[in-house]
Amino acid sequence: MPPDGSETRAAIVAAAMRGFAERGFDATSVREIATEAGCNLAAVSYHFGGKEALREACAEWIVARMGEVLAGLGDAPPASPAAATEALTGFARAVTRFLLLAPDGRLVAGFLMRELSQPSAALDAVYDGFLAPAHRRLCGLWQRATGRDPESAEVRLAVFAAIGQILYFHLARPVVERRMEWQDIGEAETLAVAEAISANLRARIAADRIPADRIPEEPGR
Amino acid sequence: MPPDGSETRAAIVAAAMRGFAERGFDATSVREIATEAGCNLAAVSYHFGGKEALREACAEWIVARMGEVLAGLGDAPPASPAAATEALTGFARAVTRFLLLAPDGRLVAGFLMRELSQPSAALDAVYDGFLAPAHRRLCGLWQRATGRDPESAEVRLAVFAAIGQILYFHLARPVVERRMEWQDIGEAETLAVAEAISANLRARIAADRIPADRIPEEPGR
DNA sequence: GGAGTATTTAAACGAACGTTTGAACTCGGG
DNA sequence: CCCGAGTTCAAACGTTCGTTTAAATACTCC
Repeated sequence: MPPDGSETRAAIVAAAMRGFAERGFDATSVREIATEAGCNLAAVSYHFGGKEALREACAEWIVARMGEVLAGLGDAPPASPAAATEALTGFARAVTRFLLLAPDGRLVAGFLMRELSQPSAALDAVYDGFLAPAHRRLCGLWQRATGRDPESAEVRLAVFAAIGQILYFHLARPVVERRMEWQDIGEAETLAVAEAISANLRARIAADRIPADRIPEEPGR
Repeated sequence: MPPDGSETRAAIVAAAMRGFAERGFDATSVREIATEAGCNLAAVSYHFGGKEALREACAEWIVARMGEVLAGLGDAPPASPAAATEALTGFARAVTRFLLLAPDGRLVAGFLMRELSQPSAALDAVYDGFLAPAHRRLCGLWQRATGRDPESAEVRLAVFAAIGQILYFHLARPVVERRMEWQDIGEAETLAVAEAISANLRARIAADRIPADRIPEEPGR
């Protein structure tokens, strides 16, 4: 095999993820990425073709990484509405912990937030490869928990609102820390945030639930 | 009077707000701002001292503008828990409409989101001048509605979660539009979002309410 | 072991950035 | 009427950016 550039590629993507997520696409120079990755400046253009293409490579890394994470959460359909509610709140807790605490998760959240406010082709890849499937899956759980049509506007918006709470706590970290008088959002603080979010979720699901004997027949049964 | 530079100053701040909010601080050049404001490039350095100082001037504009908005919402303490709940959901609707629909509101939301992910001295000004007071006020309403201690960690986090939902719908606009199959977030769509958020709020408050005869005595009565 | 391809490297390019400079211009007050 | 402070302006400065170039290096395969 010729000298394998895949290590260099991976190092560049990792360095770019750190830069893009923590300081933003514009504020992270290619020179900085190359130094962090321990390679030459020209290696970025050589392996990816340019800074913009590197952004898309980061998006693909996120899709792959989040695929692993989602797979680790299992996908067995809950047997009862109560189990679905439990699955949803457990999901919210797991995602909150991942995005606020896990190093990879913080990178994903940071990259995603910045990408949302500066949409590019990279956002399309993340949307199709991760955001949309995950959102649809949550809508399915919501149906199990409440009996509502999973693709109704109300359910889709409720799921967005739930996700939004989690991502907002990542984004507004400096403000939350100040107002909560927290020095850092660590293990204990993340637990408190996850509890607040799952409390919201539980209350909303309970209010949204259709009594079992009133659930409309699914068409085509 | 000598030629009044205040008009130029205002035009520069307005142009900077548009640029910073819609494309970000780094992505908006001083040349661009000057052109949009209809003045010379050097006017920015002359009036503000530099690009960074212009960012802080934008923060001050936001504090002033949001002061007006908050004043317009009234501050009469609600007479009953039900009235407080109504005040909170009404507040959420008004803020949602303002941040998603009103031109000034969209600028504020955009500037704020980007500032959060790239904290600077400007964020301090907005936090002290607007975010913290507004948050405290909402915590007070939460107390009226539920009987909970307004400065407890749970209440503060619940208020953050509520605000987060609103701001997230601004931030994730492109993703929401795609998933909801909306061409734009206009009047009708904003109404649907506001309804989703206030439904969350209502459910959470109801679940959090302490029965009237169990509300602990306030100390010092 | 040498040919050939893949990778890494140092150096330079043009463009765009924020800022500074010094002259032109616009006024009200003496 | 013109002095002078406040403002606007065109031009240039030095820096940093993303990208390109061409030579040097590392490795496989014949």
